[in-house]
Amino acid sequence: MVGGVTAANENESMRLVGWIHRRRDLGGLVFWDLRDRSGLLQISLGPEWTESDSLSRAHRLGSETVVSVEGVVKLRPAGKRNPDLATGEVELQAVTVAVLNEARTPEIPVYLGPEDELPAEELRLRHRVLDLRRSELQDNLVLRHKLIMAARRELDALGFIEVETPILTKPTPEGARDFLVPSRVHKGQFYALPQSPQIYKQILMAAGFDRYFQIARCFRDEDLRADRQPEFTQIDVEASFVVPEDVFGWMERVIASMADVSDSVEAPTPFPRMTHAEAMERYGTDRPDLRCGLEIQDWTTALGGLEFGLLQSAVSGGGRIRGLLLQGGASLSRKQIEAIEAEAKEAGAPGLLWTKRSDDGGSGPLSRFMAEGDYEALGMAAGDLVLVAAGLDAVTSPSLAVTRLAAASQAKLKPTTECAWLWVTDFPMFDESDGVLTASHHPFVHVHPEDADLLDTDPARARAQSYDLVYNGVELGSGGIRNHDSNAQRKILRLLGLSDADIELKFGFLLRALESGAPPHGGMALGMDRIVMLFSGSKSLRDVVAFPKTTAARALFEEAPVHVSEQELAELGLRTLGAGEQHG
RNA sequence: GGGGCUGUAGCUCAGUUGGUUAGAGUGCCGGUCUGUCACACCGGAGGUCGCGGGUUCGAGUCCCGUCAGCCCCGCCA
Repeated sequence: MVGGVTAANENESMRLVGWIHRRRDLGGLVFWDLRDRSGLLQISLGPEWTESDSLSRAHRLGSETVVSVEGVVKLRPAGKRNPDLATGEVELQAVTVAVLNEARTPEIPVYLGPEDELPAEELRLRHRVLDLRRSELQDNLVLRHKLIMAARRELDALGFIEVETPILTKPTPEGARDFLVPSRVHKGQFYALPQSPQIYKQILMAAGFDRYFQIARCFRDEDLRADRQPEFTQIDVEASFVVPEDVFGWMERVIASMADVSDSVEAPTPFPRMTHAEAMERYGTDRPDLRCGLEIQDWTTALGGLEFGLLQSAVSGGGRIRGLLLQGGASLSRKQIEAIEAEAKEAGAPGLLWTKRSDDGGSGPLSRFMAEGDYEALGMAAGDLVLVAAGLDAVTSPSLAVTRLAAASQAKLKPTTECAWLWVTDFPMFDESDGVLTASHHPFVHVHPEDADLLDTDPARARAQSYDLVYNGVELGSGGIRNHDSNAQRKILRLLGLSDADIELKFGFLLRALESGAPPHGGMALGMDRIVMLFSGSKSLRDVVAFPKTTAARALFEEAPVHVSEQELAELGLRTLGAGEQHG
């Protein structure tokens, strides 16, 4: 490997293979930077030490050509060393050069100069083979490998065994749209690609594999984002006879072992725990970014008495007055506060009220309603800023969550830590919309032990025995304790509006597995791609996946999807609709 | 499904109020060059201004449509 050659190898003869990364042709002398996965090494070619055939060949070879170079490692002349290169003390003086594969001129550069911009992402994806040669993407995929290996080692050490589950599975009636695969043998019938191995891993629990894991590929046919691909990888984990704390302990060890192979991430265990209700109250979101210490406060009592119709009507309408106190925030300009308000509005707030306190009173929209004692009631000192939202929690929580991060960013608050891990527990079982319940996580989560009765009386208020892992405000995984009792499972599916016939048709195989004597079990799944993205500091999932799809779910390098012939369709018992027929 | 941004040489970009032959850097090709490391210097080739339509005496530039990429909303149990 070229990157490992050092002064210790002086005068050693060696044969090195790699790509011509960069050339410097001085006429008499030629210098190459030879590249392989390990790094770069300068090859020097000159008439005094290089055979003439090889030297003349060297003049015409272009970058990205694959060569084999035989020569002798030499210390570079004093003053000719390159401190920016790991191998910059030495060079390989080439004796002979053989061309292993001459490359056409690359469409996009592999080498980027210090002031060069990356090519357009479309071109990077179209010419992925070249883009993947760049050290940035190589490093990301190497890190991905190390993280997966660390997780595998740790789970293996904990007694988990890896089991593969089918890629051709049964369509799921709820959740994301399935990718469907037509059956040739059974015309008119379809498999689906798994959205996750959820049901299979529960069946494995019933089968007695009491600690299971899988680096599992999952597929969801939904529109994409920078942090969402149609196929993605989960570290899927499940175990029998567990309580949530067991899962937390194991997953903390997995995360800690991954942090060990990372240069940038730390994961001191145990991670803090917080209930969903507490997260919503203090941070307005179920995935709070705890790098920021700001917390939402309830000022319904403190400000509800002000002669301010907006506040009073919010409270009488069943809402609350909540907000954020920024110590020293009075130094923010009106423009900065407006920028914060713009983000709050984007998140659904009708507006944001604010007041600054100074030595000689206050300023801002709230100040003319406030007396000296009101500032005290908010805990404000001179120089502080308060941002307030009033209304129903369903509106103010998301906007205050955004306000909190926007304010921290505008005020340039120092993060309390660089790596903020958090368990959020006890999510609601259901989301309610117009009286219709949908599973807030998935329909297999067990109800919180304290809320079992609520399933009969007020299911919308029932909490689940579920949890998310949150890192710096990003959800990295979620899981829960499952229903191992088929009647409990049936009850939840009924609450979701499924008929008994539907339940049998769609989930009968799961229920029969539960009835066979399934142990209590639970687990979780970690989003592997997001973990690599955050651990590598990448801005897009596309930079941590070898062959990603575009936002239109297209593969530009190999060009998929494609039309197929009528013959192939006929063999599957399919025909395509003509233009205009699609929605008929 | 909706909103926004972008699309000019292989690549990265500039292109004035709509005006005559569309430029730069880099890469590529040719030449000079024995210590370069973004080598330097000289010369050259290279353009369906994403595509289609419209307005205009005249469109890279204005208008409409469309395609592609990216970001966001919806969606993602």
